[in-house]
Amino acid sequence: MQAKSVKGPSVTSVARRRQILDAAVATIAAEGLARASFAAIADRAGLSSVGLISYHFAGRDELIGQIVADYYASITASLEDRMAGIGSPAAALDAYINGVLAFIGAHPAQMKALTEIFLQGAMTHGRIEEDAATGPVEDILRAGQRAGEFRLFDAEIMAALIQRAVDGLPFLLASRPELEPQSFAQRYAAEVLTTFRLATRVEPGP
Amino acid sequence: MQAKSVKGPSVTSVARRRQILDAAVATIAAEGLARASFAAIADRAGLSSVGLISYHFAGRDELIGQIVADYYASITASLEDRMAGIGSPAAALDAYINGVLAFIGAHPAQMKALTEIFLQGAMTHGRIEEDAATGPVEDILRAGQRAGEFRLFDAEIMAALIQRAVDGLPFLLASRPELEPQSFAQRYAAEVLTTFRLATRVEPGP
Amino acid sequence: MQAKSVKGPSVTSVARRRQILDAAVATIAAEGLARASFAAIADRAGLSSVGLISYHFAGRDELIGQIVADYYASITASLEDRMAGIGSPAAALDAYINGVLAFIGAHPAQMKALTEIFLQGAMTHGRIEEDAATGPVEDILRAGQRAGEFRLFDAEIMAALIQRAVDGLPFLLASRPELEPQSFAQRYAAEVLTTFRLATRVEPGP
Amino acid sequence: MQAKSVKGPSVTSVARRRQILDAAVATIAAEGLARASFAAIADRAGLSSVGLISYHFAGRDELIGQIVADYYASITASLEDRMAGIGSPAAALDAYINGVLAFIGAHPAQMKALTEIFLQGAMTHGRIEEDAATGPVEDILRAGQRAGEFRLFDAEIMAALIQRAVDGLPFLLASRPELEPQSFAQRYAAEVLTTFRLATRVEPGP
DNA sequence: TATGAATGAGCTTTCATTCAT
DNA sequence: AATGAATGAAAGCTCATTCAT
Repeated sequence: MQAKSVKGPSVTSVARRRQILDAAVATIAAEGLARASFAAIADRAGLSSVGLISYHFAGRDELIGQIVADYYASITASLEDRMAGIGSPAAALDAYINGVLAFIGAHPAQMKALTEIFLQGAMTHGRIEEDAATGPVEDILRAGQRAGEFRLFDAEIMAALIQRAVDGLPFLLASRPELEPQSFAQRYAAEVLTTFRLATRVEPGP
Repeated sequence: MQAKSVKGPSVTSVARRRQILDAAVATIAAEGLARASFAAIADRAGLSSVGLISYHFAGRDELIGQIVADYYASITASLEDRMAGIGSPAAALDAYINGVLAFIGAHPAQMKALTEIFLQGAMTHGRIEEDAATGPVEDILRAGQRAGEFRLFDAEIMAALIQRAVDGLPFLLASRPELEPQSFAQRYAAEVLTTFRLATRVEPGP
Repeated sequence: MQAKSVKGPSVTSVARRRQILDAAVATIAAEGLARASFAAIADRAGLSSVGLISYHFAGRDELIGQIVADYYASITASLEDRMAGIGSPAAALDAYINGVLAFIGAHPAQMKALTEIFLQGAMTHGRIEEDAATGPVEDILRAGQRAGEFRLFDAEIMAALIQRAVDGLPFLLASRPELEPQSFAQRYAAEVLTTFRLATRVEPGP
Repeated sequence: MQAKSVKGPSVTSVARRRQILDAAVATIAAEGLARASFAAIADRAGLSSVGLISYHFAGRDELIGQIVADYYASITASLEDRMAGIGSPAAALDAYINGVLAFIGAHPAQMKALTEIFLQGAMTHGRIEEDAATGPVEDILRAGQRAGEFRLFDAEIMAALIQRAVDGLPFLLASRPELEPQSFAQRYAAEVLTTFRLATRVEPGP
């Protein structure tokens, strides 16, 4: 059996798509989604023609969708490492919050781009993607409630609150360019951790 | 004293601007900021010409800016009523959260539109507006810390978390059209209240 | 017989037209013909509505045409005074050149406006107006040739050259804002006079 | 040495720009600068879209500017041939006048377009271009004065008069469509030559 | 007469896509 | 695969004019 007989996208094509996606992320992060026209992206990527983007992507939607997919792939991979072998839901929630915020602190541009995309998309089309984001958190929360570690809040809403808190970091970073992303992410993570520990844990006995 | 001698905008003009603003809010809420062109707004408002919008507003920026200004005016008026005569910072925070969420539940379309505008602006231009939004909350939090009602968290970050939580309602509503806004807003408010009570209050003694 | 029974334009209307015409001249002189929209003219005139211009003038063409007509009326009146009682064509030509250039030096804004209008109109529509301008000069030249005072050049072309020379003053003034119009007009007039004296007079005998 | 390695604009692009420029000149000459919209130019050029003009020119200013630049390049080349090897200022002035008028007679449409552009620009913006036009003439005149060939007129004003005389040909041609440009240009040139010979030469002795 | 709101055609520019090479 | 030229739709804005009051 020869794996080679099934031809996928060529190496060149993959590299070109990567180059375009990186330029798109940088453009969206720097100038906003609305101003990230194919022309602006091609400029930043040093492409000779905007047609090249149309050639490699079926349209704007595919390009944007791929950025989102890349993000999920990256953060999932990052989280999988951090959350491997964690038993208790309480610890899992801590690891999740720390993991996401560390990732965001490490990839501020990607996050700025993604937040723009995500919000616009969520608002415009009522996307399902949000479930993809809040789903894992909700699972952790419900598990914690079953295990008696968490109090009996509305898991869906609490998941949304946690996700909103976590996703809020890029905005603070965006509105405070003078801050150093990495270290501010740590301070931010500490506050979020404490906040949601206090908000989710069962009341300590007397 | 002749109040009449100073002429303000005419009744007709005010009504037309109102009509255009309402159509703009509805269009942004329904189709997203990016697709809310003058043509789309004029269509929804039943205007004969896009030029009419240009006639009443200096440009897209003024139109959008007026939507934001209207929102701030409305929510400020609404909050002033609710927060009048409240003494303790803890009660003030509760009133603020309840007030904003009640307002959002009552004006979901306006909020969807505003959130799109605000986020895009915040991301793209690093606006000062965010301070206008988080400022009051931060003040309440610091007052509570001085009064010993709140523990010693980072007030700026906590204010951002609260604001993010509160502003998140429109997104949940947007992604769940099957929910009844008013009543879901109440459930959401209850969870947010509890969450941030737990997160901000000083630890209960033994 | 009552002159009053035939109603002409009202006093108010005449004054309003005058006001609009003056503002139009000032606007054209200051911003150029292309930028002298009704809105710009109404602004300068302090009018409440651009519609007022449409009300008093059948259209842009009538407004512009009236500016031209006013100019011809003014300069004709001015020249009639200066040229009254002049016998010889040579003296008449001198008086004409001096008269026009004095008028231009005294009304630089009106001339700038008019030159813009005239040239654009002449180029675009091949207007007859030019004949109205060169006609009198041509008449003087032919009379001078008949009287033996002028040599036998092509009167039509020479008239055009004189007219071009005379009309050139506003351009020099426009390109040299640092010059004082009145006094430069005198220096300019002196050169033009000498130039066309030399160019038109019969050769002096030995 | 590889001349090929430095890529300039493509053949196609140059040809398309040429086509657009020619259509623009024709449109301006026929309908006036104000009515020479991109739509009108595209129509005349048989283009499928006005966007094509925007694609090849950065904007209206670049398009107009290129027409002016083309004219200067053309007439400079034409004059260089005619004035090569001419020694005396008097002969140089004759060659200049003859050269410019011959050029104008040969390219009446280009000149009509250019005069519109130039005058509008000169009036509106007080351009420096005029110096570019009168500069060479002024140099010739001063040289002639130093050489004792010309009398002591104001060289700047005389240069302006000569330039105005020369530039006046297109207007006469425009107002007299029945004339044959080439031959009328010759008659006109003869009169201008004589006029400024008489106006500039030192007085013949007794 | 005067006002200011309304109208629709026009403007240049930008956009994503398509196409021939 | 890549290029750059071409396409036509859409954008926001300005314009002169019309109209009801």
